[in-house]
Amino acid sequence: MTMEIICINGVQFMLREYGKGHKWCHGQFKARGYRMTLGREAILDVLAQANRHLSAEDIFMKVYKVYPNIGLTSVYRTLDILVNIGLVHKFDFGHGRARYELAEEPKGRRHHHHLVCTGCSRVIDYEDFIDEEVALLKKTEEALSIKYNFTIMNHLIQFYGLCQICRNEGK
Amino acid sequence: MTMEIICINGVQFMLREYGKGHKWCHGQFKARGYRMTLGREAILDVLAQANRHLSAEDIFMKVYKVYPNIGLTSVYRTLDILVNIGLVHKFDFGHGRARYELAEEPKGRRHHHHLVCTGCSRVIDYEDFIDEEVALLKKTEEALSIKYNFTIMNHLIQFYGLCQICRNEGK
DNA sequence: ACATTAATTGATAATGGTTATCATTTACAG
DNA sequence: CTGTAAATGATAACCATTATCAATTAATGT
Ligand SMILES: [Mn+2]
Ligand SMILES: [Mn+2]
Ligand SMILES: [Zn+2]
Ligand SMILES: [Zn+2]
Repeated sequence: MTMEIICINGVQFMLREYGKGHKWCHGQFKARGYRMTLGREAILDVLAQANRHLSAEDIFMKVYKVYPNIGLTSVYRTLDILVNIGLVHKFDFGHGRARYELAEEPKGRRHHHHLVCTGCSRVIDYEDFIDEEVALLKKTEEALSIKYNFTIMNHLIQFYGLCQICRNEGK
Repeated sequence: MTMEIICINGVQFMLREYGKGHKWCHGQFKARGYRMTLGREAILDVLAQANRHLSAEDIFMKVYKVYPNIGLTSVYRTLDILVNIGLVHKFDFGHGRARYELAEEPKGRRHHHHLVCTGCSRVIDYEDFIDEEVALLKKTEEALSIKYNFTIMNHLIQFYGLCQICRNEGK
């Protein structure tokens, strides 16, 4: 429980297995005046390596394995910060809990939208927009901005339906 | 507390002040095998006359005024049914509680999307650019259906930003 | 009108994700 | 190394939504 052992082990382990590929996130984080801690670093690592949309508890459990000192509260707090900064996107897919995902980076993951299966709750990312989709989106945003005097910061676009598996099962 | 008085008063009052303009909803409701009760009728009335997006408690309070027997549980249950039937849309605007809105009817309200102000939580309906938007949406949906073998049933499109008032206040 | 019966109801308690508290620990500028 | 504000985690509280269940009621047939 002393920070020593876990800290030493944690740091060394992290420096090897983690702490890669999100220097940019670190920069953004500290640039905003936030302190970088082991917990926060681990959370960023988990998010960076996630291939699905994680809940706060998902993240907590993954972080716990490498950093047992972590508390669920800190996960929520860190996610809150990350969402406010814009480094992480928070989604509600109707599963009763929020899901988080690393936001697009300069030369990292691209912006995308979601297909949500109402049968099995799976979520599919898609970013292969038709060029037209982007064009109309921009056009719509501009028109709306003017008509409603509304400054659009971002958008949420989700399609609900049934994935192949669920459709075959007749759910 | 006896059903008599409230029932009689309620019915008469409702027949005058309410119970208009949503015969279609009633039909849909009963056609699905659900029974029409005073509470459910009052809920439909409140939804039909709402000019904003109501929470379950909003609805409860409005119904309570004309039908004090109503229970919050029944509001939730009825809304659940209405959402499942497709007569009502349930939204999460990030306010911590679900918001409900009567769905589009054959010759009633039109389908629309939302502008959500992150400053004051106001929500603006817009259906202006829907035609063009819908055309491309359909196109996008078709492309996605094929590529991901995903049957799209409906979509959620929201734009987040700042309304005029909040922008001026520098929130 | 009346009896029958399954649907519906509302009071109440429980659930569960998220937040607030607060004493303790820690990152980091000086 | 020190001082100090930021960050943490254990814990309790919050609060929207659900589950439970006995009582009521709408609808159907007589
Ligand atoms: Mn995604
Ligand atoms: Mn609306
Ligand atoms: Zn599915
Ligand atoms: Zn506003």
